[in-house]
Amino acid sequence: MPELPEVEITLRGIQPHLTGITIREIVVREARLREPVSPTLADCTGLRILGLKRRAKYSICQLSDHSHWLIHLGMSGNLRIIKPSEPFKKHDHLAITLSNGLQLRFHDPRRFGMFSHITGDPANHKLLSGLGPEPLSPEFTPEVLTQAFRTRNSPVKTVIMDAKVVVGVGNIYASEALFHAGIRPQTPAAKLSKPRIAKLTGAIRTVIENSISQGGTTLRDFLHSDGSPGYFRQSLSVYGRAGEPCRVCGTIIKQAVLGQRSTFWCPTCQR
DNA sequence: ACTGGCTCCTGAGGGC
DNA sequence: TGCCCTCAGGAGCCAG
Repeated sequence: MPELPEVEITLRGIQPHLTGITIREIVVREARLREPVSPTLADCTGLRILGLKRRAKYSICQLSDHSHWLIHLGMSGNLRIIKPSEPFKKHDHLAITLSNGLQLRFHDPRRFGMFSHITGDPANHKLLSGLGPEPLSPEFTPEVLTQAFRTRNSPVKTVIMDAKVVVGVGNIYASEALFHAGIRPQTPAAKLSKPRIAKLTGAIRTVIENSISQGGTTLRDFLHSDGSPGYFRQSLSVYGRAGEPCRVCGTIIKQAVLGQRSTFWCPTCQR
């Protein structure tokens, strides 16, 4: 499921039900995630949830004893708010019952996700400390991207998917942003001119903003915390459209593998 | 410092 | 109906 827009939508959906609420019970049904669910997670019973924020595709949940949950949805994870009486579905790995009578469920068939209990400042955590700028922040500028591209001869698509360069650009939105910038995914990053990098900076921001405003992209299993789908899929210009005509010029959309990931582009609109 | 390849895991879909 | 193969929205880690 999740790219940055999907994580953001999920967070906005669950936030009102969690903030200021006390944790009554934590059930771990399957601890084998990307890294094992922290044994100390159970100790969080009785703590209050102070707030939630996002960094890259990580959700960070701040607890009343100044520890945090570091949550990642991986490739197939979701978080939903439900009534505790709802039967467990296959791959419902965590159930966190709250003082407001609701329950947070973590569901993740492929188990590439993560649900860790950490102490200390999350910003200094190993997985967060080396990350690049948020694509929607003022820190994400053409200058930053130009600097990052200078030494990179890899295809620009794989470079914008590198979280050290900019966070939150996953496989769908990498192809989409390059289409909107008119740049072929195979182009070595270091070869791009300043104006083209500036265009790409704007395209990345716009694609992610638009996806958030349309509720994210539902491909297979992304649903909102209330179970409804996202509508960005119908706005996709190239992703998943190999063999279909470009919506702008009618040229057949091409597909190739770049850095082990499927990549889509229009040979006419993108040079 | 950069690059490409590998890895974790389950499920869906296509071909036969 | 079943079996086998390929592919999937992430991303850390490793060797070269």
